[in-house]
Amino acid sequence: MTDFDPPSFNPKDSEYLAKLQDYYADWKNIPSYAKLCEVFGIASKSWVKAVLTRLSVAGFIERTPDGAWIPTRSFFARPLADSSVQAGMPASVTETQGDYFVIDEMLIDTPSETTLIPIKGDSMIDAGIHDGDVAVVEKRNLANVGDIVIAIVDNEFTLKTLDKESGKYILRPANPAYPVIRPQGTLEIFGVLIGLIRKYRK
Amino acid sequence: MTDFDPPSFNPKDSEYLAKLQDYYADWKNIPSYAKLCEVFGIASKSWVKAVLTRLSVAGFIERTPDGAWIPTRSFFARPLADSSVQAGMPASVTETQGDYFVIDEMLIDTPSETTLIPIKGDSMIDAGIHDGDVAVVEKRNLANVGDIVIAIVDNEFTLKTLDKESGKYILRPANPAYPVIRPQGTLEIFGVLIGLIRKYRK
DNA sequence: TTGACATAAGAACGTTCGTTCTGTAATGTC
DNA sequence: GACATTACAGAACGAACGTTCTTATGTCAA
Repeated sequence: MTDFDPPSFNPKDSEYLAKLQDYYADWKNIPSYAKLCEVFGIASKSWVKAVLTRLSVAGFIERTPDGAWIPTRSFFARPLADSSVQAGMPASVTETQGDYFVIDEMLIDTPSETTLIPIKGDSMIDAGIHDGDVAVVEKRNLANVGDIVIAIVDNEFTLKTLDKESGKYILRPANPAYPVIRPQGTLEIFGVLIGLIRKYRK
Repeated sequence: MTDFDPPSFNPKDSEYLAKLQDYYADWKNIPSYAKLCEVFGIASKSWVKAVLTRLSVAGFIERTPDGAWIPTRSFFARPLADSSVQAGMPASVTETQGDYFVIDEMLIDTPSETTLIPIKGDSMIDAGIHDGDVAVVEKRNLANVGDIVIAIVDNEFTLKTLDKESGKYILRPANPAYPVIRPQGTLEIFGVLIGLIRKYRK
């Protein structure tokens, strides 16, 4: 037989995929077949290989020229629940609908121009930006009025809304307790806020 | 001799590190010693091992309990040498992660149990959660008072703070314009909010 | 109740891997 | 010019690895 059926991806395999994803989140590599027996709760290496082959056909992993298994982009995709799934939601069961997203790709367009900056203080709290949040900033020195920018004032980063007042640029906080910053001379813009990340403590 | 000098990180090693980083960027794994001979341009496996040992002492890589080499955080660190960096820059920015899945890794511990849910409405606006934000939710039905949870009320997802009132669980919005939800019967919890993502339109 | 199929278990085997040990050439040092 | 040090090369070896093949078990349909 020169041709054969490509093994298909079945529900059981998504269980194995889940275990592999969790393992990878911990250790950042795909271990040997022997170790994967443990991870999957399986006793035979040959079956592990069959599973991995199916996962690769499904596009979640692939092999290097040396034969090492590595994750693909879709390995890191997370389900984005469709907002219209409310009706008849079967509780904790799998949500079949909706798209998959890679969070980093969602937020970052140009990795080389993007940086993450932790936010200190509550000067932008009315914009929903809290102390401890992480700003996703695209580095460039051009911004529009209304953009939230990272500016450099007195050799310090500050996150404020860019505005214009009688022809001059000003930095407006989103908290009445803070003053508007009216820089004399030029205003140096480090970057523009393009995203926000918040992590709730466990 | 029971004790010995820990091998030190020398300039030559940063060359090896660079090559390893390049290889990793391509293949997302650290290959065998034999392959690393090629990568490093070295002919002996024993020397490769010596190099890797030094890199791990320097904190760029480490080993799993199984002995597999994996990169650490600082493996991905990227100097922010170019552009407009100035003295007095907060230390946090001098270390920007590379083009890997940084944010994903930050927010997600258990990929298989994590799902993304877009947020509608402003019922949690005082908690800095806005309409259009994306909630990172870990699916489980146990939560503590004070957690922000995704609950299922009337067949709809709702995001509220879990609280207790005279012995019964209630769902508290973070917006005075919305009522506290006092479910009759049991309260069904879909998951717990562990992170938040916001994307500002370009 | 038979057969087909999916889901594994398990043995066998040649290859590759990591480790250790020894050897060697170049370089610095006194 | 003797000698230690550094920076590798290379061989040896047992353990681990990936692959293939054969066998067993459970499920479902005919």
